[in-house]
Amino acid sequence: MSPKSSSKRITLSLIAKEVGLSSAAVSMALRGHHRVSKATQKKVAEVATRLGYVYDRNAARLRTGQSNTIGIIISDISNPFFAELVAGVDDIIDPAGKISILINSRDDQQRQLQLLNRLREQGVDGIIICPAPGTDEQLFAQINSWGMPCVQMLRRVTDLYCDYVSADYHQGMSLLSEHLINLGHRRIAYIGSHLEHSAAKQRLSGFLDALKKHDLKPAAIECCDLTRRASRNLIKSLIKRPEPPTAAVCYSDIIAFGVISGLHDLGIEAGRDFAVTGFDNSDEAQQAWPPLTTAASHAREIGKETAKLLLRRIAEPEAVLEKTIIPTEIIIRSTCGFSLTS
Amino acid sequence: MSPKSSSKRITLSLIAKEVGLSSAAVSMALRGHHRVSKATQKKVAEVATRLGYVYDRNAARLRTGQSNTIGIIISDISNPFFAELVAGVDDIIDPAGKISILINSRDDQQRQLQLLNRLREQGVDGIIICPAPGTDEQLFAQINSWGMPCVQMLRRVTDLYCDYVSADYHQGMSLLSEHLINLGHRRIAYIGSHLEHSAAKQRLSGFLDALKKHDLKPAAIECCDLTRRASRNLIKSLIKRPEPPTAAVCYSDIIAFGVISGLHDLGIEAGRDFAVTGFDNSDEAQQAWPPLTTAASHAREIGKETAKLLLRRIAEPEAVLEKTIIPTEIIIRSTCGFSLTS
DNA sequence: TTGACATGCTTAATCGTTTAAGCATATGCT
DNA sequence: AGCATATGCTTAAACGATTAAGCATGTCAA
Repeated sequence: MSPKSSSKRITLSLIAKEVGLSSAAVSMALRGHHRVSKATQKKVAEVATRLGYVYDRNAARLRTGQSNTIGIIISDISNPFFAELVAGVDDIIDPAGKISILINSRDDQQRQLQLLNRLREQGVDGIIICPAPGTDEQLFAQINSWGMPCVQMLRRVTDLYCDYVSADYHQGMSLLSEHLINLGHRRIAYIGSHLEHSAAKQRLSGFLDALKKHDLKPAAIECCDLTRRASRNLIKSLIKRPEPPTAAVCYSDIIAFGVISGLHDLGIEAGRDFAVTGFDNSDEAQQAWPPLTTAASHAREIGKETAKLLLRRIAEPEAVLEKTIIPTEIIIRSTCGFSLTS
Repeated sequence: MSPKSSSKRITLSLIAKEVGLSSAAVSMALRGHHRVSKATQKKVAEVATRLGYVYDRNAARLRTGQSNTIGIIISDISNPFFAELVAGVDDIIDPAGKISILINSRDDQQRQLQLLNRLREQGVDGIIICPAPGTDEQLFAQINSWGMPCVQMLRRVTDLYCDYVSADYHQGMSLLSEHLINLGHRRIAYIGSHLEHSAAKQRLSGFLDALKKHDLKPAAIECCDLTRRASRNLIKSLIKRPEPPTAAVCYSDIIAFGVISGLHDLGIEAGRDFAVTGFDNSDEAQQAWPPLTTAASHAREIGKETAKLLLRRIAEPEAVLEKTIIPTEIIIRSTCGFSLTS
């Protein structure tokens, strides 16, 4: 099929032999070095494509130390939110000529460490990491000591050793809680995850701070797995309590959907009999019925900012540490669309 | 922080100098070559960790030709279905000591070709590709001529040049359509994507074949973008026609959810007044209200099988071409939960 | 004792690229 | 003419690992 089917790899020296130059000249010609004549450049380019030359990035990296590759460690690729983040990272690094190696830590610290080493062996130029729960500052001190550029995404473990990009979870949750309070709700429950990482803590504190501001106490603070099934069951038990809540602030859209399902099972309709808020503004939140009141956390934007920060750190390893917090905005739809006081 | 913070990379020769051996001996020692004494192996290992040695895979690859890296080209990382696929691939290649480079083709053929070359430059051991719409057989002939192991995933372009793994879309759609027919439906619409790739064609033909078997004609065959919004609008115009359909077979769960929303807007309830089926059995399908009748396409399983096939082809490049079709199974929930004839 | 073979290493080449240093030749300037 | 500088290349040495070939020893059998 191909013009040259000899299984040997075409190298610079082969081209050099063909054109009658040194391999160094060919290397410079292909990269458009100004000390190589235009005529030679053209000739070399022609021969290169004729022979089917393929640039060997690894050989180049060995010499230059630049791999044009970055590593991304996240907890779960199959989570659409993370997928969107990764897409955002890609938006930035792709035009920069880099590609990403994406790995799943499965939120397991030991695996996370293995993967980190694997990436180091691979020679990536930098790493974006969403740290597994329980990760401590020492890990970042270590990464630092390796001289490996690194950015924390979504979950903050250290302020000392590593840049950080995230959504403003505290603000988003505050705004949503205030919204409910303004609608007249006084018994508001929080349904979230265990406080495994900063992203979880920030959400809860956003909720609590908003309540405190209005001298309210939470009707409940409940934790469950981040699945529809779990929250669907959870809400049912909450409703059966004496003095049940009239509203629920949920950790994520997914949790909110579970809650809405659970309420539905009990004949309670979200937005009519009970108020529910989500978090993330997933595609589903916009189109589902009833449309979900939630906070947009702009995953793609977070991915982009993280990538930008990483590129900066790769370029200037000694730059001052930066923290980028992407504001959230609440989006009011139907799931708390009634006022208790009116 | 680290014991050695000198920015120089620790190499085999450095260790060799420290232990008083040749770098060749160190290399063999670290890999447990049988011609190196256990005592030496232990000593070398100790010194290596003491100095903070990091294996350089790229240098090794340059010599051996094996990068232990594979490339995955998909159309959209942010699509949860693809994310799940990738997770499946990971399940298999990770224990095999390989890692994946994941790239977004954005369903753009030109970009796809660029990325393919980028992966070749990167020196990946093999490629998994979900071909962009319009990709033709020539591309795979070319990949073949490069000697690059490759597997097509989900979308079949060639039977001649490349292994193939997919779900049995035809069967799934057939079963769903038959289900509707058995419930007494006679005016069934198909709502799908444009016939850009085999996965789309197979679904439609599954639908058509089931109808033909019962001497029925489709009430409509409509194409729209694969978004909730698009199908939500589409169904409204369909319903307004004279002799509107009583059921809709949808390309995916996402499309089905849009249809259900659109029906809801018109006061029509899926599962009571109209039948709807989805495809994929996404997490949402299980928990949404009403629970969606759909076909499970087992994304994770497809990912796993694809990875296995790729590993096989890397090991035996000349092995006979293989085609793995993962059966689908239909899952009957509530969205067509009534019989017209009863 | 001798040959055969195993053991435990070393030497040196190699993978494909980049780059510092050097070397002619040409060109411009005074 | 004489000097400086630009142009267009070459040479040779890296980068860090692997591996074929070779070379001392040691051991065992006959």
